[in-house]
Amino acid sequence: MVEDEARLAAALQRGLRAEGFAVDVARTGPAGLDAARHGGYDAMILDVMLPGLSGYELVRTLRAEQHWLPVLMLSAKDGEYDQADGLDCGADDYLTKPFSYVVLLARLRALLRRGAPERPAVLAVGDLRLDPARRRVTRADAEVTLTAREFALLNYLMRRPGQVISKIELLDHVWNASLETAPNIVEVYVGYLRRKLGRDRLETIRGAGYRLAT
Amino acid sequence: MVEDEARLAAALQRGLRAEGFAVDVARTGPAGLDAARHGGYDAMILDVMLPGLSGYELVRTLRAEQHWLPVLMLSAKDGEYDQADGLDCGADDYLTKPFSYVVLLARLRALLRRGAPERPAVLAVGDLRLDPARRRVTRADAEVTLTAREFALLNYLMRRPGQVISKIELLDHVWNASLETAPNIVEVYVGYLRRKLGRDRLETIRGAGYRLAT
DNA sequence: CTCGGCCCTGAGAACGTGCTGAGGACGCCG
DNA sequence: CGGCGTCCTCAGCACGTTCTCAGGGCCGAG
Repeated sequence: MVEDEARLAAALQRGLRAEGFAVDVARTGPAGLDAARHGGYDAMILDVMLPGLSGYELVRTLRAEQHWLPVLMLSAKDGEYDQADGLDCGADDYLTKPFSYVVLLARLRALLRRGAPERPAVLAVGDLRLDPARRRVTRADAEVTLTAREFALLNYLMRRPGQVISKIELLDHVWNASLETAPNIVEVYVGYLRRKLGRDRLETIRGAGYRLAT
Repeated sequence: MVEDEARLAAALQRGLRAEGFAVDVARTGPAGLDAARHGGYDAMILDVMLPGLSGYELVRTLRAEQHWLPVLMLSAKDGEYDQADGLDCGADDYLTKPFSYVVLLARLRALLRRGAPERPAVLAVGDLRLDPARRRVTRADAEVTLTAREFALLNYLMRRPGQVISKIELLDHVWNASLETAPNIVEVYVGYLRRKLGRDRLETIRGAGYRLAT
């Protein structure tokens, strides 16, 4: 765990140890980066606001060096950075402070389960390629420019090609939105993606969600 | 589900129904308690802040009456009550708002599993396969596209292969309908399924209901 | 065989979901 | 300050889905 607030770090460490995890804490960005490189960990919990090196830069560096450690990012919700930015630089999941400990635990477990050893540097589905580290998307070798939100949405979909993903799940992971948020925003962004990637890449499963055609 | 915020309740109900759950909503504490006592439910999602009777009191009452329905509690995080309180009164699990929908789903499934024998991820009967997570149905390895309602109906039937299931039961669980609803709608949808899956997969037991041929 | 009740089905109305263009709010940069 | 790009809201429309209804077939009882 990379976290500079001592009290939060200590509380989390205690809680996670009680669940049977082995937890080390680093207090600065550079120390965290080093630990991630050489520590042999299964996952990393990473604050965004860090002395020396921000969480964003840390993940980006890690990914550029071909380290695919699962990363769960924590950020204060004061909007200096956008939520989508976190996923853009290669974090696997994202929580905004203040968060529920139970939720953190559940998401951490999900990350470990997913545990993708040797994730390809570039996600590829059909002639679509997405490079999380470089934040680039190409379609049949032609570059497609996406906004942050569009990129985050496509990123999420490309990690589960062929699966049906509900609007609620997308709202939850791509927008970090509460359940009450109108699902229309998802429809709008699926529309944007379709315009940029081709009409039939994203399938609508009426009453259920969307699916990325394989 | 016992929840007085209408928008949240509606969103959750929609989401859970899409997953194949039959969901009823009560808006007040007393109404919820009554439903828990007599509704024959498999689990309850319970808000803490409720008009008439708090979630804490509701669970305590229920447990005192020897009802052991699994309860998943939701609470706002403004700290008036402590998280531990919820578990103390007899709730089985606990989430603080705002929570992730996916986590709620996972925890709800975990609660239901705890009570019942482990369910396979993919249901299979004859050459019919149904994957609830991917929301996909195949018949002899050919994909069959179903509407939301058709899927819910088949899902329910496939969990009880070989059993005779009455139209009333189907109305209740698949349609969430009141007793006065005309049973004809079930006949119509059984007709749709027969057209898509093959004429003899669904047996009519005259005067009793339907049965999925094994 | 006849009758009554149960079930099936096609037509079409009612409803809801998803798609889209217009445009407002906001932040960034010149 | 004004232009630009992104994010998001809203309302209208299109079309698939859901449901209602009525007519007819089938089955079992007498």
